[in-house]
Parts: sequence; structure tokens; C-alpha cells
Amino acid sequence: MRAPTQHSITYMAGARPHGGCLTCKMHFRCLPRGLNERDTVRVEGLLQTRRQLKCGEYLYQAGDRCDTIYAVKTGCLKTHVCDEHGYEQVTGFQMAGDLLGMDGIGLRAHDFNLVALEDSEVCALPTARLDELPPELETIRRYLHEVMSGYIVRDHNAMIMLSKMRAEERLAAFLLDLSRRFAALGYSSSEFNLRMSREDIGSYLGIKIETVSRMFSQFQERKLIDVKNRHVCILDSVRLQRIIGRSLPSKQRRVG
Amino acid sequence: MRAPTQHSITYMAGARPHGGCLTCKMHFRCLPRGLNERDTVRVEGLLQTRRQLKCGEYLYQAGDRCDTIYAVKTGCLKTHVCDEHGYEQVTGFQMAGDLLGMDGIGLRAHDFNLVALEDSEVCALPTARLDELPPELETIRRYLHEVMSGYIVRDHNAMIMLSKMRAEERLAAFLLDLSRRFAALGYSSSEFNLRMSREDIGSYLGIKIETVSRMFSQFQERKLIDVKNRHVCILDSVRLQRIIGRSLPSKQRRVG
DNA sequence: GTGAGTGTTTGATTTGAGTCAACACGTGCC
DNA sequence: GGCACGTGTTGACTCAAATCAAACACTCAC
Repeated sequence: MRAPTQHSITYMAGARPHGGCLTCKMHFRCLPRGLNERDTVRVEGLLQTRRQLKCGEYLYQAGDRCDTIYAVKTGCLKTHVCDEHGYEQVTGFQMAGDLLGMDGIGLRAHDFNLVALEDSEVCALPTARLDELPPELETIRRYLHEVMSGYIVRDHNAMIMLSKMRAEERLAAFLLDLSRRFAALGYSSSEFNLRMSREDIGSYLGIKIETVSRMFSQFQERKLIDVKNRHVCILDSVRLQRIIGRSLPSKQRRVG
Repeated sequence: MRAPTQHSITYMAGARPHGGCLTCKMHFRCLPRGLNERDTVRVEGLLQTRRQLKCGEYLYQAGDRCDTIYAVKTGCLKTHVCDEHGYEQVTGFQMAGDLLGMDGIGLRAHDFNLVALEDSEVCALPTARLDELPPELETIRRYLHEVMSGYIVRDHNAMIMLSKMRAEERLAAFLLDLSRRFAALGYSSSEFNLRMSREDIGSYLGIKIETVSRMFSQFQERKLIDVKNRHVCILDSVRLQRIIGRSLPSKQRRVG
């Protein structure tokens, strides 16, 4: 029915990531804020290894055993789900510093598929080893709850987008979200390369690729962005921001 | 900006739920499967109290401190979120046995609003007391992870619905989901009363109330259901089920 | 280079759901 | 009872995005 997960990748079992968490530029996003040097080394000790993924390679698929948490070190990945009726949907894009793999914790089997959009590198932490954490590192466990809550918050924002926004607003929100995320990683917020195809964008935004393409062209026409293939320049983030919320009825918002 | 959470309800601080978990019909849904009698009583000891909610009353609102987990004992509630642009969306309906309140765990503040759709009763478990759990009741903590994963799975299904299905499919999926959930609670799967308004249904399904109404009428016309106000009879669940997936292109489904 | 193949853009047309508007029904209040 | 108000239904019309179709552009293999 579905292709098996590919395991034909470099897998340095037991190897310690060279450099370690302390020197990794992403540790401020993978690890809880304010974790001291001694504890960081202890967490690092739990890490199984790094794992290299080629573009198009799956890290895991829905139904696979959920026994490892991953942190993206470099590259970009997408998550996608398939429901019982055969509908498929991209649910998100993950980049450096994002934590992955907690979708099936407790259930012991992953809910979604995770595939690399470009050559990527992830750090792996076996969930079983989390139980080895001493009580004073409860911070870590609490941090993972925080990350899971973050998944829920992000999904809710996606639901609102899919339910309430027009195509124009969806693309504007998408571009601004990417921009913000690149900025958080220290990259330019106004110029970046899309790692995903128009098809992925369309699936994520709940619109057809023709519409994605038309909206890109329209934004370019309106001098909001400059787009050439997968290279995007944000020319006017203020006006882009103003597009979002435009389809709201003027009558004030209920809260009850 | 937003109405304050109403606390004008019966709050029997410290009171032990009369009857307790062992006699509660819902314990097989609130508590992990296979929990023995002795441990059930121990968990029950952590419960703060029951709480009564009048129809329309909020259990909590987005931004409120997240320090308690709730289990619905009787009644029906809805969760809804509001994003920074003012878009509002119903994200789900909760009934007896459903666990609530873990949306903000770790974040320490709730992400969404939770309001009673009819007079309801919930059991409250302060999260702080979870730390009192002895190591051998790790089952409980693991169970909560499972419930959080369940949130994620449910939200993903909602995202697919909002992104890919036509109005007809959305309502069919909604009715069948309700039917299945009533059956799981021991009620009739073919005849039930909707607890939510057409407006709530529309917001949840991402369609306008006029469309909800039209679809109800159309289903009735087609002898799939019988609907009078909020009373629904499922007449042909097989054909209802067949509606879902109809808008899929016939070309076979990608998995990669 | 040529050609196959995939991914992207653009145009013409269709259509499903939104919008606007009127009306019907149910419930509670006086 | 009659009235008002909130909620739900139905119809006529509009419009945003889907669909269908064709052309274009980039990549990779040979």
C-alpha cells in the first residue's frame, strides 16, 4: 500500500555528534531556555546520533514506531498526513531548530509522514532514554510538553487559515511566517529561497497550484514581492501584513 | 477586549466526587485502560472536585493559567480559538469522557476557549498534583501524552477536512463522527440531539450557516437523514459514508 | 546540442459556496 | 393570546477558486 521507510542512510549508531550541543548554533531552540552548561552536556549524552537525510528521503512515516525525538540541525523537511479516505495534506514545514517526532508519543506510532525537502541533518534522542533523566532535569520533560502544546497552537492557526482566509490572505500569511522564521534563525527576513514546490505550498494552504501561481504573480504585479522560481524577495511586508484579516466582516468579533 | 472568565459556579473545593471514579460510567475513557482498583482510588485522590457549568458558561478562556486538567462527566462543551487577526474558529466539541485542558500544558496558559453548550459537569485534576504521582503510576503520565497525541491526530483530521472536502462531505463526516462518538458512549448511533447551533457547526466545518442548512435539507431530501431542528436521525449511514472521498481525483493517491 | 519529463505559468470557462434578503419557526415574556 | 427576538430555512444572485487546457521553462540524461 505504501512505500516502506527508507533506511539506506548514514546512521552513525552510538557516535557522539562532533562539536556537540554546546557549539551548535541551534541549541537555543532545541533545548529549554536557561539550561546550564553542565546539564546541556548531560542531555547531549542521551543523544543517539546525528542522521543525514537526502532530499526526498523519509525520516519516518505514519504508522512507524514512535521511539525517537528529532531536532533539525540543518535543512528543511515537511510533514504530511493521509486520512482514511485517501485525502492527503501537507501539515507543516520544519527548519533548523525545530523539534520533531512527538506526534505519536504515547500512541507509540507516528501519525504523520516526515520527509526531507533538501539534504538535511537531524539529531536523534531515543524517547526511552528520557526516563533516564534525573528528577532535577524535569525541565527537559516539561519543555517537551511545551513543544507539544506548540504543535497544537500551530495546528490551530493552520485550521483558522484553512477555514476562514481567502487565497490571497493565505499566501500572504505563509510568506510572512517564513520570513519571520528565517529571521529567527539569523537569516534575511526579506530574501530567501523556498525549499518546497508550488504543489506543497498549495496542499499546505488548501488551494490549487494554479491559484498559488496566480497569487505569486499578482503579488509581484502589486510590487509586494519579487519572485523568480523559488527565490523570493519581500518588498513590502507592511502591505502584505495588511492583506490578512481583510475578509473579516466589519461587525465586531464575538468572543462567546 | 475579552469578557473575563465567569467563576460564578458551584465549586465544591476539596469535596470528593460522590460515588468516585470507580462507579463513574466514564472512567474507562478518562483513565488509562487496565488501571487496577487500588490505583484508580489513588488517582481519584488527586482530583480536586467536580465543577458544574451552566449552558454558555466558560470553563476557561485563552490566556487563562493552565493548571488544571478536566474530564467531562456529563454534558457537552465546545473549544474555540481566536487568532491575532480576529478570526474565530470552533475547533471541536467535547462530550462525556473527553479529557480537556492540556492545550496549554508547558506553556502555562491556555490556547483556546472552552464553553459549555448545555449544563455540564466536569472533574478537575490540578496539574501540580501530577508530580505527586509515584513512579509506578507513570502509566498516568504516559496516558496524558497519549491524550495530547490524540489532540494532534484529531486536529490533523480537521485540517484535511477544512482543506480538501466539499461542504457535502464535511457535513457527512461530521454527522458520522458524532454518530460514532454517541455509540462509544452507549447511546444510539442513529438518533441523537445536536447540542450545538448551526453557527457552531458552520464555524467548525469552515462553511457558512446557510450552507449547513442547505446541506441538512439536501440530505433529508435524499433520505440520508431525518432532521427536525436539533434532532437528527441517521437513515442511511452507508450512503453517508460513501459521500466522503467523492471529490478525490480518480488518479491514485501519492504517498510521497 | 536534442529530447523527455517535470514543474510552473497563464488563459477561458465552470461551479460550489458566499452574500444578500426575505421569510418561517420556536421560545420565552408580558 | 400576541409580540419580540433569536435561530434556522430558502431563494436569487455573485464571485472566488477550481477545472480544463495549453504553453512555457527548467533539469537531467544522452
